[in-house]
Amino acid sequence: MKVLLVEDDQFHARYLQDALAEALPEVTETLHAVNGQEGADEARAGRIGAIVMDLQMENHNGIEAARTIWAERPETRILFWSNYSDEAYLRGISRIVPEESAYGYVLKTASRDRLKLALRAVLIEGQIMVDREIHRFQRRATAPGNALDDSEYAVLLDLALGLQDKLIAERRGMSLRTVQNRLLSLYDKLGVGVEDGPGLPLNKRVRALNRAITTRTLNVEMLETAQREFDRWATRNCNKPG
Amino acid sequence: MKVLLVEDDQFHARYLQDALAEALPEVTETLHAVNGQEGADEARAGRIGAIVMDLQMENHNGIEAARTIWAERPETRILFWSNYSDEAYLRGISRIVPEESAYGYVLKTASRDRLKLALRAVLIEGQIMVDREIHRFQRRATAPGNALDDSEYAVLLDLALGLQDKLIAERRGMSLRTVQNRLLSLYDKLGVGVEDGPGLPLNKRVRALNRAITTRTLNVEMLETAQREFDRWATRNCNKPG
DNA sequence: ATATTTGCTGCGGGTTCCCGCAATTTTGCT
DNA sequence: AGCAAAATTGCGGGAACCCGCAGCAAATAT
Repeated sequence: MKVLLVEDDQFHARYLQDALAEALPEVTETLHAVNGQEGADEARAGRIGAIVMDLQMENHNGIEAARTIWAERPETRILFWSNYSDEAYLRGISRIVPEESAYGYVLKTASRDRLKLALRAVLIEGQIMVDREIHRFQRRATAPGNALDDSEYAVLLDLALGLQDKLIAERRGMSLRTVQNRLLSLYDKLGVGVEDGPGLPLNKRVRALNRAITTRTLNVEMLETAQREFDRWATRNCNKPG
Repeated sequence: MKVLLVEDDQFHARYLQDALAEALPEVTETLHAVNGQEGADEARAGRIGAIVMDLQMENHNGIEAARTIWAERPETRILFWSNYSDEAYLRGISRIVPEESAYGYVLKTASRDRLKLALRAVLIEGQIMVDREIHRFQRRATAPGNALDDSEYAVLLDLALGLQDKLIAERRGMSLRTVQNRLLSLYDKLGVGVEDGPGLPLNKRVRALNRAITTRTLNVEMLETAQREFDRWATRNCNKPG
């Protein structure tokens, strides 16, 4: 049996390798990759069925890599192993897990025994195993009242880039007033306008981005990704103002 | 000779401990701390003169800890050892390094040999040693035309929290128009309004926060710190709207 | 001492933003 | 099909924002 480790930190990779060797003697070959891009390539080339993946990586983060891999081979078992309980990443995960796959989520602060348990449960037994700490996040993120639906999320990204209402409306094919309604519910769900008592008026737009960042709904990489996507859209539609 | 290691990641702490033992046989005792708060306490209690410190930590990050330590004993030698070339942290460092101290900055991706070299150079020889990668950031951050002076930086923090012009003026003791002038130069230095060609108007306020985040001028912890400081200021001045 | 630069301030206009109101369309359910 | 709830859209006004213009004071240069 072959296992692929995708992890850019050398110390963590070493530790992972050791734990894997201890916990899963049936593993005959262990491959390494240092970013999501490499990871996806290795998985494709080596026909890997079991992967342990870090989330926070330079080139192509764990979510993007997992999406690529699962698109090609949905039955691939992936154990995510990450330092941070980053809600931003979690939002991504729960959307792309295929029905037929097994996956798991373990924090790097977990004990060696728990890691070994998760390795066996997910990669060998094909179970689902999520750290309880993470599960709390996931539930809060998907709880009614807090969950951002897709269109709200799209508007949040545009807002975060600094687009103004008219541009968002144009890009997303909505009317101006609808965009503003989305913003309204965004403000509500992000808790903007709650903390500012009388005499403390806040700029809701900036506040929304601030809240999205501090609650880990967005992070730097997602901003950069969104920027690239917007730039593509903008160049494609730049013949319009002519 | 005693050395204090401040590092919240167990693997990195282990590696650091090993490298330290190899490189500096004259070290007789090694202490550990897992966050900045503990680190500062240990340094005070143990009269430590040499410290290796991670920057990104939960409780009290490396910058805050270093500020505390240097305030009490400015001659303390500190080698910063961090995963990220975070401009946000660097801005903090260059401001608080005392004249009489030695310090250094090494990336965690550096080779073991380079780490050992830095350990000796900074902690034993009392030299200044900065990773070249980091130095580029530092220079760009302090280059004329990019450097944010203190008052601009203060206004940036307030903007990032979502305060509107009038509140910023009140808090910082400036006139409304002056605040707006600061914002103008902020927009300029952050490159807001450059990328948006005709037909692509952007919300400058949000865009400024976006740029500050993506260029690593600000990060999540600094936002949280600024929020706490603002909250204190707000409660202290909450008798004003009466 | 005079001239120039730099920073702070008020004023005013054009624009965007926030949001309540009401009309219309879509959605969901029986 | 029929009805109610929810979502979408237009309108309008008050507030905040961006910024050019101009006056003033302090610092610096000539």
